[in-house]
Amino acid sequence: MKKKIAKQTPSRSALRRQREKEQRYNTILRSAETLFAKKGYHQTSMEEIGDLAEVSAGTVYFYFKNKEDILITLLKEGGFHFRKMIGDAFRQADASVEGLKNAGVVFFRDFCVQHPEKVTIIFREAVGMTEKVESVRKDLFKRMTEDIKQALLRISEKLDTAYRSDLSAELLAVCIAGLYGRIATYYLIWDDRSKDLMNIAEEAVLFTIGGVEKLVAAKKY
Amino acid sequence: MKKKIAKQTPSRSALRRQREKEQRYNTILRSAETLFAKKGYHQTSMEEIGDLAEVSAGTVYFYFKNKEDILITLLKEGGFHFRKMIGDAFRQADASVEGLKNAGVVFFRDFCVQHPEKVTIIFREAVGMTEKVESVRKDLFKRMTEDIKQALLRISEKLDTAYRSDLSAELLAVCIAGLYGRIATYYLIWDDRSKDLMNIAEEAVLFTIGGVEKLVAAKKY
Amino acid sequence: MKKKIAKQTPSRSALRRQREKEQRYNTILRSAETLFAKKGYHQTSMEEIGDLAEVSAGTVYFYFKNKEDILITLLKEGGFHFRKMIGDAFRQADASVEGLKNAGVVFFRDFCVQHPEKVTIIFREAVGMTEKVESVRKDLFKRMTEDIKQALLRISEKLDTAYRSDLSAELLAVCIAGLYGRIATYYLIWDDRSKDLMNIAEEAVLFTIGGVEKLVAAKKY
Amino acid sequence: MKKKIAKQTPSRSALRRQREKEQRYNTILRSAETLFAKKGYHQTSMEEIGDLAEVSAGTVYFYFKNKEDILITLLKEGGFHFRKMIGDAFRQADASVEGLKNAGVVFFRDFCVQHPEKVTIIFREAVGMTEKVESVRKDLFKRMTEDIKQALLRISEKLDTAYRSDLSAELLAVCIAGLYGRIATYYLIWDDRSKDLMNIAEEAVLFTIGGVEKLVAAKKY
DNA sequence: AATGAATGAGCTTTCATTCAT
DNA sequence: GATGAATGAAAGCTCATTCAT
Repeated sequence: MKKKIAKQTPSRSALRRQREKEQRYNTILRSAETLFAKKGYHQTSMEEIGDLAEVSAGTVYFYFKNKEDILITLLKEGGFHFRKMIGDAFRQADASVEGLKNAGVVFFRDFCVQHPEKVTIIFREAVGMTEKVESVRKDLFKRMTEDIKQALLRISEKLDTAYRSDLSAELLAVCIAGLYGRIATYYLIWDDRSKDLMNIAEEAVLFTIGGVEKLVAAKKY
Repeated sequence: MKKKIAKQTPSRSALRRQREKEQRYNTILRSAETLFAKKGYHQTSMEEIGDLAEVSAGTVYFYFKNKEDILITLLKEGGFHFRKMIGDAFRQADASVEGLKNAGVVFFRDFCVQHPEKVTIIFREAVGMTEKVESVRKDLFKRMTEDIKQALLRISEKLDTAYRSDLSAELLAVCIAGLYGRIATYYLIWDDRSKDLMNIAEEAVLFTIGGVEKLVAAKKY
Repeated sequence: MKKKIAKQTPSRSALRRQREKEQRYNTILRSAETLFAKKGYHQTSMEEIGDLAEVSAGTVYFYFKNKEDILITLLKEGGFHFRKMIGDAFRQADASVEGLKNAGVVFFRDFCVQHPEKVTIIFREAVGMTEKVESVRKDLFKRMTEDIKQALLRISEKLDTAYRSDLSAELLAVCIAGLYGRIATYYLIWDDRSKDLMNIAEEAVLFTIGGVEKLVAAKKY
Repeated sequence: MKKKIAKQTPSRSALRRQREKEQRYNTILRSAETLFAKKGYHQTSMEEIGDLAEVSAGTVYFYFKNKEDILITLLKEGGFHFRKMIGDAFRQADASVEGLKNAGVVFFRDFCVQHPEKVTIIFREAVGMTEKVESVRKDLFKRMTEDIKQALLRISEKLDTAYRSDLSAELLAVCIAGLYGRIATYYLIWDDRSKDLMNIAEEAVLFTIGGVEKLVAAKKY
């Protein structure tokens, strides 16, 4: 609205304020993430989130519409981060079986181990919440599955193979997403076996490859 | 005031009362199950549970310690039911690869399709609740995984094969449990593709077998 | 729901409980009325209402849906009471000019003086609240006005006279309701001149009659 | 740093600034008036007022002490406007019965129809607010009533008549103010019958005159 | 003068749980 | 055994107001 005409560059202090605002937004988001992962969504109050971020509960409402909004933001952020990592891994491996391996390793080593709170939010705290959260989560998983499916299709194309049925590619994607998710829950959230994780990743990838091969129908000529 | 001392056999009416009590207990449990699956745990109040069971909220507390107790009961009950089904399937197949197939089919056809509310509770409503619920759930999944692991070990023993590493059997179990769970969520809770379920089950079993074979090291002599 | 068959009369204790429940409902309603009239609707918290009624704030919600519901109940109750009084006064006076006098006296002497809190609620606290309250209030005033209008029409019929225009009867009713309302506000809520009220009532009635006569067109043959 | 000592005449730009300041004050006041009339005082936030006036919420506080202050300003402003109009009408009619008619017409035609938001604020939004607002409103109505009373006294003096009792003049004023207020509420705020307003005004004036005559005791010699 | 981020008091409301009857 | 009235703690949220910039 009120803008001084002919002011091309925002002032120093305006820039600093903008920066501070973003920082605060992030501080609050990180506080919520930490608490949701540690104590659970319903066991965390807005005041606690404020406390940890060193602001008042009212301030939290300046940055987020409501509590649900925080969770959704966290879920989307985590999901975006996750998809980007996996996607990059695939792209680097140039649509080969190698890509499947890479993606698995990246998932465990670079996502789960580095961001256990994100894993907890995506796979535990955002489950069975409100309808809105559930739909965001569903959407996220649909996209993840689609990502994997597309990768599988690219691989099969490159290798000149076809899948057993129309279902296969999607189902494979669902299975892979499912088993990776469970491994994360089982070996990170429930027990901390992060030191074994590379072995686990290796065998998980083998399992995946074995499964995928089983659903390949035949070599196309 | 007459009091029958040393009453060996319960009277008719005592028996009837006992029976009615059990019925009521079940009615309440089923009401809660229905509502938890439909509206979610937190969105369901004790009064609603009572209403659906045609008793007062107070009465619910006669049968269950508290709301959490209902969820835990439901979780244990569903888990028990589930394990029994799968276990029986394995036993009937006499610890063979056939058993793996059977178990998969039973899981989808006889458990998921027949008891979608149980699936919803185990895989959605009981996730990320209280610590106590979480620990029961964790315990349930550990047992499930152990069941599968034992089945896998029995199969390999019978076939005179060995797994790739000490981890393998457990990891396989985790993977299988994970992918089956996700399929249930994806194809039943999120979208209703129950009519495709037998095809899905078939390919899921194939995937599983392919994965398992990949982690078999070698034939023992 | 649960009802013992063949139980004609409710038990003593059931009756007593029913009575107590009604009493409590009334106690809460009276507490709210008192506080709304004394401190104003927005300045009164649910907890204060509970306190005065010697129950917890939670209990207030057992009897009323929310705060607005209390105000609406009070408004309807007051309006009903009011209309009944005035209506009876008219009926007793047998649709004559005498009726107009009676109604005026009854309004001031039996309603305003006896129930000043109701006056305050109807003419002050329920003004300009939520849309819902406003619509109830509007409805109440429309009915009051209609009551007066009908009374005026009956009088004119009996006296074989007609009003100046189609508007007249309604307008007269609006005027009468308005001036009575203001007198109540002015001489009771703003200043306590209740000891002069009978003189005020007398002159107000005279004013009213003078005004009504002015809008009578002519004697019908 | 130069500083002009003893600055007699304000500079051009100071004048402009002064003018802009007054404009802004008015813009804010008008925004508040519009919103209070449309949505109600409590349903309007300071930020909304700022938004409509194209300033920030903080700026509103530069021009007004607080929210209540805005309402009081509006109430006083509306009241002043109103009294001035009616007063002028009386003065022009030279203290005659004609004056009563004029005032009525002016009230409906020039005040109510032209400034419906002011009517809404005076007769609805400022009712039953804080003590302070209530006292300003009371004060306003006392002045209005006094105005009317003085007009009535001047008329009676000029016509060489006297009122029935000491109360009469004041009571008449109260009645007139009351019935006019209610007509405005009934035919403008509740239903929009502004097209019938001149007929309504005519009959309302007749009613008034009829009422006033009834309280005239006798001709003085 | 103007901004808008920050505050924090205060409110309504919900609901699991208890307990006298 | 069953009821349902009563509780009270806890939470989310709103918003008038302040103040550094």
